[in-house]
Amino acid sequence: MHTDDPLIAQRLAKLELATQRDGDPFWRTRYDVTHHAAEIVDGFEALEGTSVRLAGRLHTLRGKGKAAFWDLYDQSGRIQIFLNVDSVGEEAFRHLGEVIDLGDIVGVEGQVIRTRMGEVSVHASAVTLLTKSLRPPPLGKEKDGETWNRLTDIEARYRRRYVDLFVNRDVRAVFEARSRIVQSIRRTLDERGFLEVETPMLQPIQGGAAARPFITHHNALDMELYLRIAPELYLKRLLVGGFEKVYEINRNFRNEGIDTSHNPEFTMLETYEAYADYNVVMDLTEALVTNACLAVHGKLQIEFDGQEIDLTPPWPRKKLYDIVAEATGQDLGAMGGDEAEREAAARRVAEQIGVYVQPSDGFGQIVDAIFKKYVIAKIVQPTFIIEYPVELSPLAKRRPDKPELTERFQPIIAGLEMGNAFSELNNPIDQRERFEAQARRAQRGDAEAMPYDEDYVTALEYGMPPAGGLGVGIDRLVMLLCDQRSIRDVILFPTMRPD
RNA sequence: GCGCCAGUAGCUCAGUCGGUAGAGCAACGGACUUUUAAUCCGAUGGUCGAAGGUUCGAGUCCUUCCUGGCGCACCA
Repeated sequence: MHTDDPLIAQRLAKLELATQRDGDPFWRTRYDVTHHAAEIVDGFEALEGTSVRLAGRLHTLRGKGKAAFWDLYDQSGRIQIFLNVDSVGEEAFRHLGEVIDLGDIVGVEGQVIRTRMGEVSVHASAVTLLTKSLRPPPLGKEKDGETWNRLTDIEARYRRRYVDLFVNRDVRAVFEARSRIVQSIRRTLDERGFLEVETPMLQPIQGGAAARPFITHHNALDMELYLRIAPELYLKRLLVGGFEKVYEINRNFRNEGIDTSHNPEFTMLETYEAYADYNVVMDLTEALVTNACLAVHGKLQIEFDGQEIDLTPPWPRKKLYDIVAEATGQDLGAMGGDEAEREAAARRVAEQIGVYVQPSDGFGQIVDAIFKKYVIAKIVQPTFIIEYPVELSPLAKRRPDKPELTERFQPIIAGLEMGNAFSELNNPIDQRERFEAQARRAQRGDAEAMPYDEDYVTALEYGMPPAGGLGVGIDRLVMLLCDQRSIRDVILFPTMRPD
């Protein structure tokens, strides 16, 4: 405790004063609450004159000699507490004045009234100090939605999210919405007969996505384990096991850079449905996103970063090569020639429009790079991008009519990649070849090539039903639905360097 | 990893040409029994992100480093 800090020392002195009169507030264990602030404000007509008990943090103290007005916030919101010497007694009133600070947590018992100025209030007859706040809260001031001197320093807000949450109510609102979104997703899937499961976060072979993993070590087994980059291969093993509809909502970990749309740990929804193809999954995606939006907004028209977005289904479906051709004026999909010629042509287009590509990138990766860096930001309204080249999609099923393409799609909204989905490759012979192609890419220097998972191929050899799978980045969905430009604003404790 | 920007009182911010740091709010003392950014009077509060350097003198100029934001690269 920094007793050398005068502001903390003052508060410790007040704690001592409070303890002398009423006992140490930190020994109190219980305060029975009858109402929350919003219930009293909203239900004033019925509650006027009745006695209530509520508890919360003090955000404003307005003293006026022998009367005082406090703003008390609980989880539901704000209510004014009115107290004067007549309601609590002269001695108690003076004592409270000496002991109570901004940020203290108190229990209040009193009558529901409306003040002369017309504000619904609780006229306190008893105030109990439940927790002494020993640090000055950076609450600032507020009037008509305008705020002054409130904590805004972005670093301090992330590092001390607990302060951010009680100081900035709109931050709370984002996380309340996040909870409703996840709830809605579970409801949508449960109603359709999906089973929620949990699969390993610690994996001996990382798989299911192209990304660099975090590596950790298990002492007793004396072996390296990877924090999962995706649950995909385990969930599909469950289809082999006979579950027909499964999903998991959980954390993935990817050892990559941090920016406004990437956090090293992030939350992913993955669903797998036997006997469904990617068309069925597109319908499911629309249902998941629109239900979540309705749960938060009650309508399907939202604003993101100043753009009007309408989520009303059905969302248009556009082929990857077509939309890249539209944006660049060069139809790479229609290009003939062998692999090397196609790759060289794609490389030229990338160079023309200023998209950087790795020397190790093949044709598919270059097209993907052009799409991600040049095209995707231009897609504002919800759109399914479909038909990805097979070399980009080592776990996706080929189109029967065009085997160099897969039955894969990505939902794009407001320039954000909201997910990834495909008809699942269930042919163990083809899967083995795809893993081998990935291994060749790893040799070529691609740190994100997918490692060979022999047991997964074994599982497919027993037989996995045809199935459609979906992955949705929950954090990005929350960003979209809550109009937040940074993933850090939808993650309670984003990854930061230590102070 | 590269570039740009930022870090000054508990909070929000000023700080000119290099001359020994200022405001508002909070906190502190006082007045005030229906206020609401309450008001009024008074007196406080600083390792200027860190370390070096230039200079008679550095919040200010230079170097390195730390932390964060944004953009690029990588990625979902």
